[in-house]
Amino acid sequence: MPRVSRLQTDRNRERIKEVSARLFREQGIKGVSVADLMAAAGLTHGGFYGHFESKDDLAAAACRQAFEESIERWTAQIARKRTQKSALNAIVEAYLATADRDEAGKACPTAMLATDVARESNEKPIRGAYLSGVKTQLEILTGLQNSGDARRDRRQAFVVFSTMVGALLLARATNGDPISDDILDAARRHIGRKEEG
Amino acid sequence: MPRVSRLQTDRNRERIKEVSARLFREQGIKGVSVADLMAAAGLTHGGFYGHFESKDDLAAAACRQAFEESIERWTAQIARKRTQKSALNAIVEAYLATADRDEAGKACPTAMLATDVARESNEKPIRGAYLSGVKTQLEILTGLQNSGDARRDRRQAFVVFSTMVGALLLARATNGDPISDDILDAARRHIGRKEEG
DNA sequence: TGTACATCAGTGAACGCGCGTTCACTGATGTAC
DNA sequence: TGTACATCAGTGAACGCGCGTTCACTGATGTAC
Repeated sequence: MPRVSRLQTDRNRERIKEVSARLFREQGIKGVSVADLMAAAGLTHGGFYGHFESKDDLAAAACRQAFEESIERWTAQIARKRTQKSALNAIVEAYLATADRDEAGKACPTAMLATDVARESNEKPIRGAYLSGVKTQLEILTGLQNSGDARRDRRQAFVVFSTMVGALLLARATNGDPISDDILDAARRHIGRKEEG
Repeated sequence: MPRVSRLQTDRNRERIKEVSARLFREQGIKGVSVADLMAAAGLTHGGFYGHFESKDDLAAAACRQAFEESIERWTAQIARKRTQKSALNAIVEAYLATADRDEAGKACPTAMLATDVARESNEKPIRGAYLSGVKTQLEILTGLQNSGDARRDRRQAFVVFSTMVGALLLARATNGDPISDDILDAARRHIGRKEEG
């Protein structure tokens, strides 16, 4: 069965990145083995090193993949709305929907990978990929503020994003208890209200 | 050398819990082995199962230990202040100090263990320990709000805590880049300002 | 208070297992004519 | 367009290693007299 067409090879590599972007967010980098990932992509583990140098290398690629998907969704939501306010609201609503709490594999990589990345040493390639993704998201959120003062916009965006990330992670960690929904509700209400007033 | 006095046995168990509470927060539950933990407590790994049923059992005990330490610090800070506002400010300042970002082992377990707990199955004992700790912290923060409306106080506390947790985790994950400090600063300013206005 | 002995906290070797990574092999793909 | 062969993507067994957990053993502690 081996030796597959170049097109299929490329598809396989993309598939490995996609399943990794999902499974790393769900179970953590240490929570999924190379064999698990390859099996999820429909392959055997031996071929892994034909696509990536190491698991760390894949972790960085999967992180970039996750941010690409996530940021694409943000920009699509912004394109669909007429005002900054309504765009920010749409992003926040989707971010703090119970669906994202319950489907970690599709949720925001900034939140889902924050602790994994923080625990990796500074030399690991995932750190750069993560930092770059977070900065892009913060720039987008800053662009949706309109205080008239650029530095103030940036600070407001940082606070809004901190609240979003914190609420999503708290809701995930307390999932199964009613307080989990209460946390999401409180954050959604707070950010929404602020943007209207 | 074996067979140690009962007092020493109790001290050893406490020491295992303390180093675990620190190392689990720093490196994650999967990031530290039983042998690592026992060595950090000055013991060999074989004796572990005389103290705990399993690593999961220890994880729950270490989680309780971390919350005890953390909550004790909060109540001490509250006792030192005269007003709710100044008490909340003191807690937030300490929470978002760069020291806590750089010393994960001493920082808030709600933030440091959130992702680890979220990834554990619902049957694992750490989930109950974590939930109980978060709820206590949220009750304390609710008690420091004073809108006059109990439900509103609760929602405000949830939002403040989400912002604190999110900012600390984002700052940890971006540590090494100037944006890390900016995130902490923005959150500190925001919560401080709100409490004064 | 002192002696004789049962208890049991800690040791370190060992267990089966899964990890990240390597490698000889295979046979369909891609290429040269 | 058809044939001959070199390439190389994927396979699956194997590597050394560290994991969580078990267990026979040891000798100081705790207890009974």
